Amino acid sequence: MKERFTIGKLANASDVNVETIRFYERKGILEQPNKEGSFRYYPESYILKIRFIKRSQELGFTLKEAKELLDLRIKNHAKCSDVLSKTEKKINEIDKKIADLKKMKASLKNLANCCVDETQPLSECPILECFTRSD
Amino acid sequence: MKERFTIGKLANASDVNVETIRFYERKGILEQPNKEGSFRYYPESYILKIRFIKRSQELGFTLKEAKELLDLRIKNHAKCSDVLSKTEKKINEIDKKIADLKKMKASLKNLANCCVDETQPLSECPILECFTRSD
DNA sequence: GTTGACTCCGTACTATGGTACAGAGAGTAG
DNA sequence: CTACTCTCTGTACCATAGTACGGAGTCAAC
Repeated sequence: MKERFTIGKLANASDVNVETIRFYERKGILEQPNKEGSFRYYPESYILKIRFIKRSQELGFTLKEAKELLDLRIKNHAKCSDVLSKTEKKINEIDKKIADLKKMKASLKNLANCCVDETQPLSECPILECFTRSD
Repeated sequence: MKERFTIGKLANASDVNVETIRFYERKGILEQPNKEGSFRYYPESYILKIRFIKRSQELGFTLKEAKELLDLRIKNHAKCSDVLSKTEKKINEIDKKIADLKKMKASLKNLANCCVDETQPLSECPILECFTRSD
């Protein structure tokens, strides 16, 4: 038991605040660690869990979805097919997000070129067409 | 003036509801169109605008950011350097999102393999390591 | 063994992104 | 010209994702 974090240390190391961690526990997003006396003590792995959750949110997943992604890791073989179908579903969502982000990026580059090449009218830059071809 | 939408038609065509459109106008995300009498009449282009906003949100941008992306299109040459720096900033954000989504995808595939190859213990699947190498 | 920092729980408040009325006015089809 | 549908403004309400805070208990260090 080398690395043991109180909630404050964990919050600090994960770059969230204490209330956020308690909030995640209340909502069942993070499981409460064993308590010694009345205090929570966390293993180091919680830092990764919390950072995973935060980044998942930035990528457009909700807390609930972040938890689902996180949960995929701890299931046992009894639920293999379940894990497989969930991972496939998430992979498809991710592929779609990547594809759309790439389109958005291409549009932005095009837009930047409009500025560089002043012969093109900026008003015709195609950002609105960004998602219109595969939705 | 061939295609002219009332708010209800627009909502229907854009697959959001009427209140959402009014909400966007109140918040300045969408500009109010010219009114004739007391009714709003929208050009067809608003359908694309709204779908752009919705998809941007799904990709992890806020309404405010969606508006910024949308606004990049309508600036004139007087603000070229501004447009360029904003597009570059957004492109960087997008690149980061894409990179992280790819990592997440790789982790999910790895996870799926753990299930296929039953000799590997599922508990060691690497989803937590998803974002840990470049953040 | 007291002081100060940290933790506990519970409740209230905030921001964002909407949704849902209510009551009145406008448009349109028969 | 009536009836029905849609729209108007404004206000209230909702879910998600936190944040803030009060009052009490705990730990650890001097």
